Amino acid sequence: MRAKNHLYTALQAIVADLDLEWPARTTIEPPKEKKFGDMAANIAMVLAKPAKRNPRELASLIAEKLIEDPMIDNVEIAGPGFLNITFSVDFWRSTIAIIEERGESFGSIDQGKGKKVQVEYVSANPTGPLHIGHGRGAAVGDSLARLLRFAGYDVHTEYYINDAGRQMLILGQSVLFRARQIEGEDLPDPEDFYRGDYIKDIAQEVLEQHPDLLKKDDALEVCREYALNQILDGIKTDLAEFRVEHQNWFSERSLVTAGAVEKTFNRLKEAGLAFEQDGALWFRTTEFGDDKDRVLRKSDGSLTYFASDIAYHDNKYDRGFELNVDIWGADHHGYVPRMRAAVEALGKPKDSFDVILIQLVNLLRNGEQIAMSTRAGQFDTLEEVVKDVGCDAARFMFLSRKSDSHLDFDLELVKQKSMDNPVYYVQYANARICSVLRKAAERGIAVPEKATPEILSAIKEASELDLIKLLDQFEDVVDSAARQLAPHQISFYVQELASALHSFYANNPILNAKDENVIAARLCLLQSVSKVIRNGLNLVGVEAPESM
RNA sequence: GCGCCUGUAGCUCAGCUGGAUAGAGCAGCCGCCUCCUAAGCGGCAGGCCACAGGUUCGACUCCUGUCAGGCGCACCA
Repeated sequence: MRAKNHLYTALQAIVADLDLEWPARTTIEPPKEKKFGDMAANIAMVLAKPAKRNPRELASLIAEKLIEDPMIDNVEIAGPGFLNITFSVDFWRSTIAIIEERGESFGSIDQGKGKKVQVEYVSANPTGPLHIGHGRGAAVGDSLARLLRFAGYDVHTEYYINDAGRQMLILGQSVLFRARQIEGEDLPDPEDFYRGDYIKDIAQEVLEQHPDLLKKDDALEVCREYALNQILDGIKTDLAEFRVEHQNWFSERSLVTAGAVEKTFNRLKEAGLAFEQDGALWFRTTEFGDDKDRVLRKSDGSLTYFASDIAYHDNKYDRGFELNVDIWGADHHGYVPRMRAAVEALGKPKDSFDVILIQLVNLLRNGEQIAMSTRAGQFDTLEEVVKDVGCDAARFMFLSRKSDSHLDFDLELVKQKSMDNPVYYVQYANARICSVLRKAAERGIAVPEKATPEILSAIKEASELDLIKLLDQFEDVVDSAARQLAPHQISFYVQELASALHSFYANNPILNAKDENVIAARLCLLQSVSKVIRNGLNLVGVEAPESM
């Protein structure tokens, strides 16, 4: 980032000097090949047309000025007019001192400028334990929240509890039904009930607490409330085990009782966007590009899920969130256009609402698919999976793929402590560094307190500089990942860095180096690498053990 | 029928708002531990970026169409 920023400022000054406008399509990025230098800029090419000049000619003009910069060692013009820039060794050396100084906060940026963002995720109906699909959403949501915080946003996380609808009723009925069976009533299994073992457990517990349950008038309500609380507690525990935390748990019921839904209806009516027809209340979402209008209040007087969802989002805006990110299962994608329509109807900017769709997780064991269905009661719960493969491995797996692609989650593969499993590869890189530091202490080799310019002056080899250049890119990755709401980019970066470290480690002696100045400098370098790996892993919520 | 997502090496996937010779891991083959952790490193091989057009200095990336897979199209949640 520092290299990129440095070039940006330098180039902007030069362009202004030439009396030209800064072209929006300028890119400054590390080139694929080392022979093209540390950074490549396409500025001369994108500037050529508006300036009505030959790109290579412009390039040499810019190069002449750029080379005067003391931080820049070399500028070359290549191909159709690329500027290939090489920074001085001193410029790179100082990166280590910067990382050391910034520590935990190295990599954090001010992209968000304190913008208030809400990330709402998981929000699974509290009708049963979380399964692995929820786990993916949980990992992505949690990591996204960490990432956005790191990128300078004021992030609030929330779980929306659908505790008001029909599903809750069915849940209560399911528990009551099991309770009756336990009490000896001979009943056939109904079709659309929840029938997992957890329902029986809950029924058993309710009966223990209320021996006279079946005689109560409010037996159904008792069952429903008890089940809701039990299941919600279970969900909270499972999430905590998965290192996922929501700052706020928002109840749908609280919305309904507070009259928020009616308030939202009125807003829509006033805007002429809600109308009565066939005894139902409709929302004219077609005004905003939806393919049909949607019902808010059914003709039987009950509310649709959509209605309370609009009210919920209205409420988010009332709480001052400038950006609302929802993380949904991809099977809800048809719901996105109408929700966008609702946001627009409420008079909020289009880009203040975003949805990340999480594609299906295919749970496999040794390549064979395991079926999942909450209703049928045969599923692998998140709890089981986390216990089985470990939190780190599970999280890293979920975050090693962009969220809109399908994910094969093979329990055996994720469990393997081998090269098939990138999470260990990354953790091992850090553990190796820690090991070297331990070894240094054993051998009585002093690890420098501070990476001073004198110590760093021993850094001169390409292998060392390459590592540093990669460290400098961490902030760029954070920037890009946050902008695109794509935490998986962090996983990939951290793997790349681990790979560079392993390679460096294998090919360069550290404690065994001949020169003690080199040893000191390399120890500083390794500490920086370790710091960046840890900061990166922290963003995906994976631990960095000191030994493995 | 309409809409959304996906299609990149044998397998699992990256590829940032279009940039130089398309990358990684695994699997395969060949090497590397008297030395800081071999959960590692180096090398070889592997590609019509689903297909066909278009846009431009330049396309895996953008547009159109076709094909294939997944998902969704309720006064369900």
